[in-house]
This record gives sequence, C-alpha cells and structure tokens, in this order.
Amino acid sequence: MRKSLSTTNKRMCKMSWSTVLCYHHDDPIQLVGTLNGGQSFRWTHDKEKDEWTGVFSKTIWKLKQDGHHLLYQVKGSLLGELDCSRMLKKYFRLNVTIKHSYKRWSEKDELFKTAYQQLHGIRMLHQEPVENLFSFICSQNNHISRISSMVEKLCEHFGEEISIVDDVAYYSFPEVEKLAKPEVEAKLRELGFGYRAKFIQKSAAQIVEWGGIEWFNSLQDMTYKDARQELMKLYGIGPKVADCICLMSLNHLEAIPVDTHVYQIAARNYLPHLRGKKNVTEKMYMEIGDHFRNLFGEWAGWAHTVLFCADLKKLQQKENDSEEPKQKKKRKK
DNA sequence: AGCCTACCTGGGTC
DNA sequence: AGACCCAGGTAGG
Repeated sequence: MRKSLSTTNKRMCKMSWSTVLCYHHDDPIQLVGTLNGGQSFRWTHDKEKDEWTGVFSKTIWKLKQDGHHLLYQVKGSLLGELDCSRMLKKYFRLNVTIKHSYKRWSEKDELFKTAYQQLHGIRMLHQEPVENLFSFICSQNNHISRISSMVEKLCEHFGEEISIVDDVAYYSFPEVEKLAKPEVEAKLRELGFGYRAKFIQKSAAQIVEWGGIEWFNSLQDMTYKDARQELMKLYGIGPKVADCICLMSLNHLEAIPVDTHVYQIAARNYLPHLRGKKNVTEKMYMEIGDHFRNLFGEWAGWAHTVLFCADLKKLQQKENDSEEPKQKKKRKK
C-alpha cells in the first residue's frame, strides 16, 4: 500500500504539475513573502509565468499557485526515492494550521494586526540545518543580494550538479564534510567571502567532529536554550545566527533572531528605552527576545517573521516610491 | 559582565 | 571619479 503510493508520487513528480495542497481563502500561502522574505536565499521568481524555482533536499523544484492550490514540479534530483508531497509538506509546515495563531496575535498586538493585514500567508519554513547555518553565516553584516550570490557560490563550488533546467545548472547545497576541508578557507577567500571564509570552514570542521548531521538531530531534541548554547560554541556563530538556526531548521519556534531590523521594530514600538543605542548588547538582545516571547507565546518566532517581512516590505516600498520622481535609474549604454 | 572595534566585500549615494 | 556609508553580526580586546 505504502509502496504503490510512493511510486505514484514518483511518477507524478516527473510528469507535470501536481497539487500538494488546497487551502482555504482565509488561510492562504503567500510565496513572495515566504520564499523571498529572507528565510531562504535559493528561490527565484519568474514574474512572467509567476513560477518559483529553487533547490532543497538535493532536488530542483518548481512551484506555482493556481486558485487555492499550491502546485509543484520536480525538475531533477540526486535522491533515489522521492516522496515529493511529504517533502513539501514538511518544508512549508503544512501540517500546521496557523490562522488561529494569526488571529490571536492580531487581537493581542496592534502592530502585528497591521502587518498581517498587509501581508497574509507568510509561512515559517522548515529548512535543512546545514544550508540554513552556512547561509546565515554569509548573512552577517551583508546585503541580501550578496548573500544570495555567496550561497550560490557555495553550491557551485562545493555542491553537486543536479541538472540543467532552462539552460541553468542547479546544484545541491554542499555536505558539511565538504566545507570542513582545510583548503576551503583559502578557496572561499578567493571567491570573495571575506572574513566569513574562516567561519565557514572552521565551524564545518567542528560540526563534523561532533557528529555531523547526527549532531544537528540531537539539537532538535534539546530545549531551545540548550540548542542555542550548543550552536554558539561554533566559531562564527553568535546569538543572532544561532537563533536563526533554532527557529528555521531545528523546530524551536520560540527563538527570536534579533538583527538590526528587529531591534528597530522593538525600540520603535515596544521598548522605547532602547532607542538610539549604537549596537545591541547581549542584555538588550535577551530583553527584546523575551518581550516577543511574552507577547506572542511559544510560537513567537513565527510572529516575529511576519513583523520582519512587513518591515522589509515597507523598506522596499519606500525605495520604489523614492525611485519614481527621479526617474534617473535607467542607465545609458 | 558590558562596551568597543576591526573585519571582507560590493552596491549605493553624494 | 572617488571617497564615503552601510548591510539581517561576531570574535577578541
């Protein structure tokens, strides 16, 4: 019974668009905010076709929405056996119905209510810890555009080619063992990773030494605080990135990554005494995190992600607005 | 414990 | 053109 089901899935994966989910209009999924909202850096949007292409689990995916359906296609994979539907359900946490939490958070907090009104359907992804960790090492003190290009470089140089789709080669995210090799640091320097080169190679070596993927699995079974503390033993992982990993790939949804944006949000709206500080100290960091946890409860990290996305969106809109009157953006020659 | 600063790089601004 | 400035931080002082 199981077998025939997975065979069916496998066949369906290869052929054409398949449905992974039908959702209700009051509990939608918004792919722009979810896939381009700074959780993952590997998804691209074809605006003409309104299709998304990306890689996770050594597999190339195309996604699109049609009415109230989330549709997918697999364009190649290094995995022998695929249960596409199960993989996507896990990735998007489709076993979770979030609308009740959204309602509760809106009732509790005006800022959340406003954010949510502008921005329905953000989902907290459940990513793979290895990709998540090294992507967010790249993210420190960096722009999203450069983060994305660095992540792609990691894949091109240390991952495996999966397949070529529309003349573009897609690569898997490298195994942690590959990144742990001593020569990796120099190579990454050469590729323009700057000081992050050392962080990547050294933390990879530590992870391998401590058990690789098994070590990550053990972090899921720990409490949030213990997992966070373990992660921060890695060279190049501080409080912020540790919280990103806890939240995005270790199922600790009370983690609140406090970056400059979240600090701004907190100081502006909730904790006025923190305004005008030069940088976020450990103490302030904990205070901000605790504030959100008290406000939103055990899934505070998901609520935080919605606030974060709303803030990003506002920034983008501001840029677009200020762009219009000038109209000098077109470059000549 | 808490505050300060150097750190790679590239894209944007003036 | 060329100096800034800044970006989803962190280690080391």
